[in-house]
Formats: sequence, C-alpha cells, structure tokens
Amino acid sequence: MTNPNERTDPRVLRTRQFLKEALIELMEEMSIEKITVNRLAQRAQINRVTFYLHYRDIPDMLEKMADDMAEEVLEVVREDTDFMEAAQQEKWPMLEHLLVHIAENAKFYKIVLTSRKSTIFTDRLFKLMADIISARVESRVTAHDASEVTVQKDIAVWYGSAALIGTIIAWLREDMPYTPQYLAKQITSLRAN
Amino acid sequence: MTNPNERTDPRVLRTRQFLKEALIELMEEMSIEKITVNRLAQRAQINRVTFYLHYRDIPDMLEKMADDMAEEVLEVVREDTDFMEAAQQEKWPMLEHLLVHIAENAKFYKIVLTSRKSTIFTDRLFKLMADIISARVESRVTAHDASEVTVQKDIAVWYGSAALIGTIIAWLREDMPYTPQYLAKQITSLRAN
DNA sequence: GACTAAATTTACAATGTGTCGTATAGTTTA
DNA sequence: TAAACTATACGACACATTGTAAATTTAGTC
Repeated sequence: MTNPNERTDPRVLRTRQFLKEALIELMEEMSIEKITVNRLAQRAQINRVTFYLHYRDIPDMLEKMADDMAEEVLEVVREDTDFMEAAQQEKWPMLEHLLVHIAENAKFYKIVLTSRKSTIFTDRLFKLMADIISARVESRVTAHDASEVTVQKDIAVWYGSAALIGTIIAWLREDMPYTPQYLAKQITSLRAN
Repeated sequence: MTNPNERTDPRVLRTRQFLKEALIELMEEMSIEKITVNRLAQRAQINRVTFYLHYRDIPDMLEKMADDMAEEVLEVVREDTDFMEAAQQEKWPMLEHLLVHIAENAKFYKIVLTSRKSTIFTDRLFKLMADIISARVESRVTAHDASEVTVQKDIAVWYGSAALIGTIIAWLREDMPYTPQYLAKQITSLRAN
C-alpha cells in the first residue's frame, strides 16, 4: 500500500482491489453506516476474516483509500506546482488538470466526495448559505469600492480551499453540468483576491 | 419538534433534551460510528427502548437535530435578510451576527461541524488544496488584471457558500483565533466578486 | 517440487439491534 | 380529586455484527 517494494503478492493486491471495488459499490447503494464488514466481504467475494488481515475496520480502510486518493491527486498536480514556482503565470493550469482528472474518474470521486454521513450539519448550513448568497447576488447592483483591508493569510487559505473543494463537490453532485475547462475559468475569475 | 403546538408533555421534552445532550457529549468523546443506541441511552439515563419511541435510529436523530440547528440559524439571519432587501448595504451585518451566534454556541457548533466521519476524503482534498493555495498566495506578487469573464450565477453561489462554511469550520477547528467581528470583515473583503 | 504466505473454514464470546408485552409513574382532562 | 391517557421502565426475545483464534486448504515464490 504505502511501500510498493513489499506486498507484491498478487493475492494481496487482488483481495484489496476486490475490497475497494466492493466498498465503492456499497457506498453508491447505501449510506456508510449501513455498510458492515459482513456485507463488504460478501460483495467482494472474499471471506469475512480475510478483511481483518488487511484492515482494522471500515474506517481504517476508508483512511487508507483516502491516502491513495491524495497521492494520486498530488501526482496530477505536482508538475503544475513545479511550473508555478518557476513562472509566475496567472492562468493556473493546475486547476484545469485537477478538474480533468476528477472528471475522468467522476464515478469514484462523486461517490467518495458526496457520500452522506454526518455531513448533515455541514450540508444544512451549506444550503442555507447558498440560499442567502444567492439572494444577495441577485440584489447586487451597486459597485464594490476597494476597501483597503489587509487580509490574514490563513483566512485567505481557509476561504480559498473551502471554496475550491466545495465548488468541485457541488459540481459533482450536479453531475458536472460544465466542462472542466469552463469551470476552471470561472473559478479562476472568482479567485480575484 | 417540528410542531411546537403538540408535544408539550414535559416528559417528552425532558427525554429528548437528555438524548441531545448525551449525543453531543458522546460526539465529543468518540467518532460517530462508535456511538451506539446502547451507549447513548446509558449516558442519557433513559431506557434504551425509549430511544426508539422518539427516533428511528441515530442517523435519524442527527437529522432532526440538524433541522433544529437550521431553524435557529435562520432566525438569527432572518432579520438581516429582510434588511438586506430594503437597503442595498454593503457591510452585510448578517455575517457578523451569524459568526457571533456561532461563537456564543461554540461548543455545540465545533462538535457538530468538525466531527470526523466520512468527511475523510473531503478533508484530505481540503488539506491538499490548502497547501497548494498557500504556496500560491506566497508567490503571488504580480497584479491580477481584470479579465472580463461572465461568471455563472450557480457557480458563484457554490463558490461563495463553500468558502463561507469552510472558513467557519476551519475557524472553529482552530478554536476561534479571531473575533467574529474581525473574521466577518476579512471574509467580506475576500468576497470581492 | 518444496517452502512460504495468504485465504478459507469453523467456532466462539461479546455486543448491538429492533421489537415484543406488561408494569409503573407522570400528565392531562372531566 | 378521580379517571383516562401517555410516556417511560423493565425483562425478554431473535437476530445480526464484531473481533479473534484456532486448524486447514489454496496459491504463489524460489
């Protein structure tokens, strides 16, 4: 998993692959709290006990899968990151590459990123804010004068990351009504800070 | 719960209050998947069977609690929303009121909004983006020319809501290192769209 | 083909779930 | 105040899930 030098036994890889596919399938069919090791092993066509040879429990397995995902995304993004440091470009191709990557693996990302668990509270607040901001955008006619306020860096990072991730999640929830290219352009123009 | 006219029996209110407090306590102590009806009833000092007289299961109870939360937030925000429609103010006092309200109930909001369940994947991506955006902010020296792009309304709403909620969550995670007033000002200056 | 590691099989105790009656205590209404 | 109503407690039940521990079979490696 983390060390590709070891663990090359095809049986191990096969079993873990089966488990991952089964988990994704089940996450598509039911909310995570309903997924048991029983069901998972059944779906993966492996013995229940075998599961425990690989993962402590289901949360542990999710964590490992998240690690894998993070690694993959990093690879997609890394090249651009290097570029970024060299040239101070303003088009930020990384974003587009990221969105393309997500679109290519849309089935996976939609399931893992929009799976309802206890995102209930966050979701509720999110919807509330969406309504309010929507209304605000409607009634926005006046111009915004440049109020010179120094923005705390960490706040800007919070704001920017949440906006980016949240936009991607909403985009996936709606089954990607825009192309990655178009969305990237839109997001870039919103990041006007 | 939803209809305050009925369900005035003090026993009902007491029991539900106990259950809610117990659930919050347990959420503080362990991740949600470890919380069982058993433990919950034990902590709430009620019989396990009584739980089922009020909620179908724990996810159901969480949903009801989220409803209550949403209602409360709406009350805090509603006055400002009405104001907003009347006057086209640009200071958006709603945001500050919301943050104050959250700060006043910080214990509750921190627990329910930052509770780790299967937000694992989202969290991972969030962190990744935070790193990247952070690096980008660092190397941002050049000025951003006003590229005239029409922004899709729904995308702007996604972006704005996610940014707002995400910022609040990050703020709670860090135990509110800024005052609601300061954070409101910062967020407002970031919402430059 | 022999050695090694993974997977299966069976079994077990512990815990959790959801749903029964029935008894008891608290609340509301006449 | 008494009667009618309702929520809660209690014990019990069948059933599912969990995590672990053998012993055995299967598959991969050298």
